[in-house]
Order: sequence, then C-alpha cells, then structure tokens
Amino acid sequence: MLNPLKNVLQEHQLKATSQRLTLLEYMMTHDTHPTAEMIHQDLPNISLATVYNTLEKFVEKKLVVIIDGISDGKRHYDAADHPHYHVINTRTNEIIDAANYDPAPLIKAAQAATGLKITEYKIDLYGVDPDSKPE
Amino acid sequence: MLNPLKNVLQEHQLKATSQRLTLLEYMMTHDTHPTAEMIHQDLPNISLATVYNTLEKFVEKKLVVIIDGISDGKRHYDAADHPHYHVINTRTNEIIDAANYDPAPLIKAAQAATGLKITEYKIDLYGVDPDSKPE
DNA sequence: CTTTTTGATAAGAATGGTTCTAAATTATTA
DNA sequence: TAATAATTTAGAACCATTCTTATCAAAAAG
Ligand SMILES: [Mn+2]
Ligand SMILES: [Mn+2]
Ligand SMILES: [Zn+2]
Ligand SMILES: [Zn+2]
Repeated sequence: MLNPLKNVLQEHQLKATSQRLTLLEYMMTHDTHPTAEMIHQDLPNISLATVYNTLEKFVEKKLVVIIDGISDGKRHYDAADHPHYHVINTRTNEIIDAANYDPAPLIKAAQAATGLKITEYKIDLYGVDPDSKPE
Repeated sequence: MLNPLKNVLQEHQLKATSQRLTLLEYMMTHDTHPTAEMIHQDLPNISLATVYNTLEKFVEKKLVVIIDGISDGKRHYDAADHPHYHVINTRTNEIIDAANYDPAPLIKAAQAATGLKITEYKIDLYGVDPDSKPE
C-alpha cells in the first residue's frame, strides 16, 4: 500500500474509489473552505451529487467538518486534519484558520455543565478589519 | 416610559411596533431555541414573513443570535441577553445553555492571530449522554 | 471464468426553509 | 387633514440540498 490517502479511506471503512481519493486529496491539499459547488467546479468530472454524498460520508467519519454561519447562505467544508478554529471576516467572508488556543478547558467546562461526553466542538469568531470605517 | 422592552427597541433604533414587542418578549422569556416556524406557531397572529423579518433585524442589532449546525437543517434563534455557549446533544438535538467559561482569552488569541477586531463569537460543542450505547 | 450481490456514482427531479415581491396597514410628518 | 415613510402580510419564487432511480463497478459466490 503506497498511497497514504487510500489508507486513510480504508481505516475509516470507506472503499477507496477514484472519486473519494480525488475528493479527499482535494480537501487535504487546499487550505480554502469551499462549498460543494466550488469543489464541483474544480473537479468537473465528479458529479455534484457525488460531491455532496462523499462530503457527507467524510463528515460522518470526521475527516471533514462543516462550516456554516457564512453570510453567503451556503455550506462550506473544511478538512479536519488538524484541530483549529475559525475567524471570519464579515466584510469579505474570508475564513481564516487559527490554532493558537487550547480548547481543553472549554471541553472540560462543557462536560461539567451538562454531563455530556463531548465528541466535537466548533469555535467561530467574527470580526472586521480594525482600520475599516464603521457601518 | 414604563415598558422596558420598548426602551430596548428604541435604543436599537427600531420602532416599537406591537409585533416587535411581542417577538422580543417571546425571545426574552423563553429559554428554548426555537425556529422561525416554532415561534410562528406560538404567535399565530404574527405572519411567518414578519417573524423572519423581525428576527433578521434583531440579529443585526445583536439582540438575537442564530444557532445553526443543528441536524434538523433549520435555523434556530436565541436571545442574546446574556453571553453563553451551547452544548448540543446530538442524539436529541437538545440545545443546552452553559456559561461557565470565560471567552476573553479566546477572543484575544483570535485578534492576535488575525489582526481583526472581533465583534462576535460562537461556541458550540456537541456531545452524547455518556451512558448511551455507542452507535 | 461466470453469476450474483452489494455498494458507488450520476443525472435530474423534488423538497422545503428562506427570501423576495407587491400590496395593504400603520406610523410619522407637514 | 394630506402626504410620506416604514412595517406587515400572503403568497410566489428561489436555490442549496436531498432524494429518486438508473447505471456502473467492484467484490463475493459458485
Ligand atoms: Mn483546512
Ligand atoms: Mn436563551
Ligand atoms: Zn479551517
Ligand atoms: Zn442559548
């Protein structure tokens, strides 16, 4: 087995079809946060239905996470290969990755507050360029 | 001015119509996290369009926040009267409020990482009952 | 090697939450 | 009051996502 992406898929009980390999590589190698439609435009040989189906599978397997709350009304996707949080520039809708924060105390607080076992978390902050005029 | 809710609306440059007063009171006095449709069912005298329009205004003015990422695919709304974060039970879709966490270091980290001025943040954790069987 | 079964992909139709439109009310101003 | 502006409303339209159904491909069975 020379293809590490093939390994990743098989470890997650997903058959390594060419579409899945292509999509997984796309998500792993792009630091953008594309919508299904954007991915389909970059990979026109994979049908839009398959993009949606495959991303759904990847989300189930926690290979990919959904970013919503973007003001374009569309669902954005992000490879979940390294834990990080997002800062969204509300003027440009740019989604910026950041990782200079340890979520462990937050997870602990959430478990203490609710008694639930935390399986996932999502931290999104919204901001604007400080030099930009208000309104 | 005896009605404090009327004050709140006027302080936010919103005319205090009866629909807005009713909706603001509804959001303030309910600790649930309803969808527009749920609110409309509880307040059938206010049209669904007005529920959407008014919630959008309230979100602009930061009186209300949107909760998305719930697996019912619908947008939920929450009064923003006190800062808190959410823990979502992914088996029941219950949205639990929690406030035992200070977001100041996170906000500081985000500003340091991006240079943006943070205006809003959204922290959602997802969990399951620890006694429930897996899958 | 067939044959059979299972799962994946594809194209397009359907869905439904949300937004838009245009008309009717209501509030404000002169 | 009349004139103007803002809000509300019902229903139409939108469109991102999901569903349907038909093909296709890979794996198991024989
Ligand atoms: Mn990424
Ligand atoms: Mn609340
Ligand atoms: Zn990211
Ligand atoms: Zn809440």
